[in-house]
Amino acid sequence: MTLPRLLPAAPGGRPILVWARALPPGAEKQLRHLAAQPYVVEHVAAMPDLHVASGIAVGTVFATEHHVVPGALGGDLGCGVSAWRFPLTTGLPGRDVLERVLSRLAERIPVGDAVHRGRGLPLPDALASPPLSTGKLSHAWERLAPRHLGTLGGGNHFLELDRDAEGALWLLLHTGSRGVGAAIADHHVRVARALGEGSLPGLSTRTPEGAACVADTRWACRFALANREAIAARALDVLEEALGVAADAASRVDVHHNHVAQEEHGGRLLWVHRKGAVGLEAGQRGLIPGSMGTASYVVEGRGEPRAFRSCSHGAGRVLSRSEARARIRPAALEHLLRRVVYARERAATLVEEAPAAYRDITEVLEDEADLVRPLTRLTPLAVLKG
DNA sequence: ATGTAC
Repeated sequence: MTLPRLLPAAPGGRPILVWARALPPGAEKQLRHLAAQPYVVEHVAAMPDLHVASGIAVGTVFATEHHVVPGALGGDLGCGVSAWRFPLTTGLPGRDVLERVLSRLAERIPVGDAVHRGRGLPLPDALASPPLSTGKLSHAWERLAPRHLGTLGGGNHFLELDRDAEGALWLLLHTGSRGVGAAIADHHVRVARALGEGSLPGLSTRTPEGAACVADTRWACRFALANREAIAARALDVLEEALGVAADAASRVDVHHNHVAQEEHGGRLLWVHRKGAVGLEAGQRGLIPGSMGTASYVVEGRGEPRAFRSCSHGAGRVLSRSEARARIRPAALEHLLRRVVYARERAATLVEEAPAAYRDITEVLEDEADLVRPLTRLTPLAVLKG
């Protein structure tokens, strides 16, 4: 099959380009719904990890001329993935070292529901009191940000140690803007519902409400990046102590996959919305993590204009969490992860994140061969899940 | 994914 697949425009709507061999019927319906919204320009682009989510599908990219659609960004604003590579030295750590390192990481980095106790940590000056648009959001920030900065969170968030084909060790981590980002997303979805029209309401960026949504969303993305940096700082400390060598600072890659950004496309300045999708300029490095226990990839963007210079954010779910719990046996997951260090006693709940619940990452990369070029394949050695 | 409202 040649990709992208074209779904022609419905009357009054925009066409849809799909870089996915499998188009789940529910996700197709969500794409068509979005493509019929009056603020959508050019076309809607669907990435190969497309799957149904609340409102619009994960893996959807679209652009507007002067609208922001808070419901089209995902709840975890600025959520993304970071990676660091360690220099090739005396070889990879063995299982005993990995186990020690993983338990040290779990001690130093709050994971899942855990946050910093009491008032939390002092925030860096740049994040101390951003000019958010309402008193309620500022209050949420002051209360939550110090307790959440440097915490991993739950769901599909993870911290992982990987190796590449040359035998170099990598740190890979996936997390977002935690409570503050959720509060910001929630607020602007409500504002859009109250002021906007239709079932996927957008706010004009030329109104105070639209401008506030854009500005607050930027702060959520800044917090998410700072969160990844804070977690990485602690993790790199632990790793340096265990390995006797520091990560290569120039090797860092960081991408976020729930955001809106003003970018130039086809000579026009557009607001590009990405929900579970990554924007990469041609030649820019990005990360596409597979599911737990499977490979992840460092990639390079190819700048495909028809995809608004975007790619997938991961492998993409094929089973919902409840379907995965019903269908995947913990023993099957334990077998697949037999060479990976992780919390085996949690296998019964970790089936929600099992490879069988996700698309095969190699197929995802084949589907987006004209969007990204794979540079480095990473295979997991140890995983800390939220 | 998330805190909070239900």
